[in-house]
Amino acid sequence: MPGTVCSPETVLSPAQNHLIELLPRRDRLRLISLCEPVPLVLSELLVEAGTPAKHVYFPTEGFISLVARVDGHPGLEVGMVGREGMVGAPLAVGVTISPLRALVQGSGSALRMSLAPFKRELVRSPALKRLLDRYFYVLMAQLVSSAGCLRFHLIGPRLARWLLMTQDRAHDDNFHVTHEFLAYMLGVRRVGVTMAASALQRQGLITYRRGELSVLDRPGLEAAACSCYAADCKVYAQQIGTEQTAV
Amino acid sequence: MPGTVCSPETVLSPAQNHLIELLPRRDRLRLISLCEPVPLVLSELLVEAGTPAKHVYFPTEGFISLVARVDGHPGLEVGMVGREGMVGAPLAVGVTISPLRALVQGSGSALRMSLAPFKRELVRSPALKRLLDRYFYVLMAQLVSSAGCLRFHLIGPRLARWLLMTQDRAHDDNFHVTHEFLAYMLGVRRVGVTMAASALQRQGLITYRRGELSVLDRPGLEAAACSCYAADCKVYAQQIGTEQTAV
DNA sequence: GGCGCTCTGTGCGCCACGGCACAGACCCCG
DNA sequence: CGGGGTCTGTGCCGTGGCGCACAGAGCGCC
Repeated sequence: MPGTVCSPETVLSPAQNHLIELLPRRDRLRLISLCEPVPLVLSELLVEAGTPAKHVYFPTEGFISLVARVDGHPGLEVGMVGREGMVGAPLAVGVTISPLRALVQGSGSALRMSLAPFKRELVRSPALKRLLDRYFYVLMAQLVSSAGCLRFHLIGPRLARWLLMTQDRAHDDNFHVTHEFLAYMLGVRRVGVTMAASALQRQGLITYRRGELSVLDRPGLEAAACSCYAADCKVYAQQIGTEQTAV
Repeated sequence: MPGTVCSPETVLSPAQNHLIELLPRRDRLRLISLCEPVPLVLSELLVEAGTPAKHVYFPTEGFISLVARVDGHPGLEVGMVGREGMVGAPLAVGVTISPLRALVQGSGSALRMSLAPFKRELVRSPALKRLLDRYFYVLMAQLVSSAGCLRFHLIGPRLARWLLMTQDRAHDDNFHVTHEFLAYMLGVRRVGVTMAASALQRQGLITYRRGELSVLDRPGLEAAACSCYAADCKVYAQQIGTEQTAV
């Protein structure tokens, strides 16, 4: 069941970050004490591609897109981060710049930490280091599957995958997205999204109206999504997931 | 000049690995003493996707493709490693499995190292750790640019890019590749490659005949290649390159 | 020399998607 | 209540690439 595997809300108390939750109590409390809570506001740019970052973020609500820039094209989403992950994963391996921009797509909140204490904590807490190394691997796997997805999969299944990933991270069946915006994320024409979305709507899987989209039939959406969704979930469960969620 | 930026032969003695060369003398000698030289034979599978690896490889001659598997599709190259890099980069951050298969495409030789001593050496030599962290970032950037390339770029420019990357790593203007094989790497039809290749040949940039391909006009090829080639070179130069090669 | 294999070139129909343009629907706001 | 902005649906044409099938061309091998 990809749905349960990927939905962190089943195992989390509200407003927590999954990675932090998995730390041993002592390490967890110390880490939290070094963080400051910050709001994530829509369209905020947390990290610009190619420039050094000054913070890492552990989202507790909302979600962030990792967007690649190619030539003249406006952008292309290749990864997504919610409370199941972190922004600034390259920092976990000592690289302070990222090839991707991190853009807030669903407003919420995060625990933010400065670079210096974060690096100290990485040394001090082997559990943290191990966890983030595994998360880094998850992100890399996501990049790889995105590459294949972009090459081979049709708009419809890709859209379904995007909706599922977003739902997992938004913890809500309803969210605000326009076709225009989805086209930007998927790297396709707006018209292509309109076609795919109306097909999903005709099948009764979703419904939308002027930017307000609702997921009606999650299992149906999972069936409509490309294999990348299940693949990503599996990798996450293998590397990070707890007993309840692991396959 | 992307050509000079990317061509390790300009700064290397023969049969050396660029990463190892960049280490301080003491660390370098110790590392080499822990390696064993092995041949890289064509089509050899160094790492299978999703399974734990037992070695890292520092190629000294030849090159390796990093190939993603998607659904039923036979494969899709998303990265390339020659003497400028290493196979097993995820190990440098403590993750023993890779989402990609590593496949020898140009026979040659490598320095191979077992996992345990490699991990010890990572701790012992901060210079090694810093270098490999940076290389890991380079690989990640290559994945990202591959994703965009797969989505937006036409076969012709992508083929030109592939030839340039291969030439950089093969240190030879001639190499053995069939259209069938190129189609596999680029994730397209064989016929698509035939079209693109014959166009490059008509322009006098390359020539080929029954699997033997020669680069005739490297600057011309660079002009024909998509922007990803120059972008990858730039990242490598920024992160790893020496004074001679840095931009 | 003749057979078979591999490699390359060509033709044809099809389709998903790109570019562009525009019409209708909805909503806020004055 | 009417106007302007936003969002969605539709139409049309062009095209890059796919699937398939087949024809030649080079090469090795018996």
